[in-house]
Amino acid sequence: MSFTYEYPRPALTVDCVVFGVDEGGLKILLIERDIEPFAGRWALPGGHVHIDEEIEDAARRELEEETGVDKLFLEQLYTFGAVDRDPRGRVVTVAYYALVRLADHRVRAATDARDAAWFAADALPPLAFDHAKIVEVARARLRGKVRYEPIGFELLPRKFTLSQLQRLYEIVLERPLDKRNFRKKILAMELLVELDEHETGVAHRAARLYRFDERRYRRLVRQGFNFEI
Amino acid sequence: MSFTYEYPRPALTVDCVVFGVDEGGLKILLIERDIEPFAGRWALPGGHVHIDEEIEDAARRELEEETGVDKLFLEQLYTFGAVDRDPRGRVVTVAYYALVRLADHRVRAATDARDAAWFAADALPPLAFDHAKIVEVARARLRGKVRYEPIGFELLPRKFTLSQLQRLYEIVLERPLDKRNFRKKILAMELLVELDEHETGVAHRAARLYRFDERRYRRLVRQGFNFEI
DNA sequence: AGTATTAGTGTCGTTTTCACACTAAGAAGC
DNA sequence: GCTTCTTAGTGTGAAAACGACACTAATACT
Repeated sequence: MSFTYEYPRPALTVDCVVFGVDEGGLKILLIERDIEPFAGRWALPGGHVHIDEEIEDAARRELEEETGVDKLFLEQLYTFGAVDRDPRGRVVTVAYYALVRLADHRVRAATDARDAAWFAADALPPLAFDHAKIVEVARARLRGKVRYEPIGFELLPRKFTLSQLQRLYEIVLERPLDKRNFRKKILAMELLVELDEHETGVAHRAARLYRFDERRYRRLVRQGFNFEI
Repeated sequence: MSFTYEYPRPALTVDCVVFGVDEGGLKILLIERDIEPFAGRWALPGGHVHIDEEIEDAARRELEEETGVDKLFLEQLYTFGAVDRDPRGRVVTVAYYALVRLADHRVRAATDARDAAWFAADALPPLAFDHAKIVEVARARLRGKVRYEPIGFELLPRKFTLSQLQRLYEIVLERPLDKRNFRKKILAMELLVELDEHETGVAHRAARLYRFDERRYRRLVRQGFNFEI
């Protein structure tokens, strides 16, 4: 079957920059390409948008297919369409970025035999196409966004300690934060619920666990509250 | 001539939300459609991306063709691709927003007989396709952006008074600002050059003119300076 | 019992923000 | 040329936010 148009049309794809955080810092999920061009290179998960499919749905589908990652924070990043970005012809890609709880998605082999792996964000291998550029834009967006919106929680386990949260912010913002000031500020926002639980299995005083209260967050958003860190 | 592909492809277009400001407030440039669908309705200027053309170049070309507006601040906004957004079939549009000095682009008839006109941003006529949605996203982005980056100058004449600048911010941010605090803050950024000129033709004390110093701005950007209003 | 490691907590000086009201200058009308 | 009208232009003080800073508490391990 084939499809014919009066004027030439670019192919439309999606690509996803999937962020995770662990003790080692910020991680990005990549898959190894098994076909030309760039066979054997690492690339962002992504693929073609079906003709009857919402663009964001295509991004979720590709993530699910290639990496088993589902139900995550996903937001449109930017559309990249440089004429020469794909040697096969004009391909325009709508890039998304996603945040996942790394613990829930540890090492996942891809379903279709392609290798998927997490890489440290500042030690990525050479990437296919213009994906290095896309990653740069995504990192800048994450930095900017985390500063003003509490999206960092998407990267942590559902129950977390304040120290984990602070480390997360330090990793994303790439600067150290003062412990006391950080705790004061984050607790003052009243977005966290103090749980009656503490972490376990640590060789030191166990820290209290908190969870993010999404309902309270949404209420505060409606009131125009400011979540700047 | 025709073009054939193995899989169906969406058409790719650009649409532009062009902002201007005058005494009456925030304005948006619209064109009247002369063909179906939505013939006779107002719509955002835009059109198809040529196969060998950068997406942003397409946006500039369409603006130039349809409205005679050129050399302006133009930034990608978001990509809209809802399956049913165009009754003719799948059309994905990369939306841009632009800022122009209204005085330089007063009432321009379009070159191809389509009517172009400025409308008050909060009294727009019914728009074609999902353009009302695109406008909403663009207004939110403008509000957010102007808060943290000095892009407002793109909307003013090259020489302007502090009162004009303040009115601009009040219009975009949709809230009143204190005169003294505003002046203190904006002058402290050292982005403005005080000129040895004053406005003329006003029935009251003439205000001093200023201009935006773009070189100084770029230098401060490199130093990570914060331009929050 | 001692050691090692991270959790958890308060104060104070500095800076930033915000509210607020009068005089200065020029044009227009008389 | 005096008055009136209108907008330009300017400083202070109180309150809030920010940022630097150091010790005790709890637990696991030896």
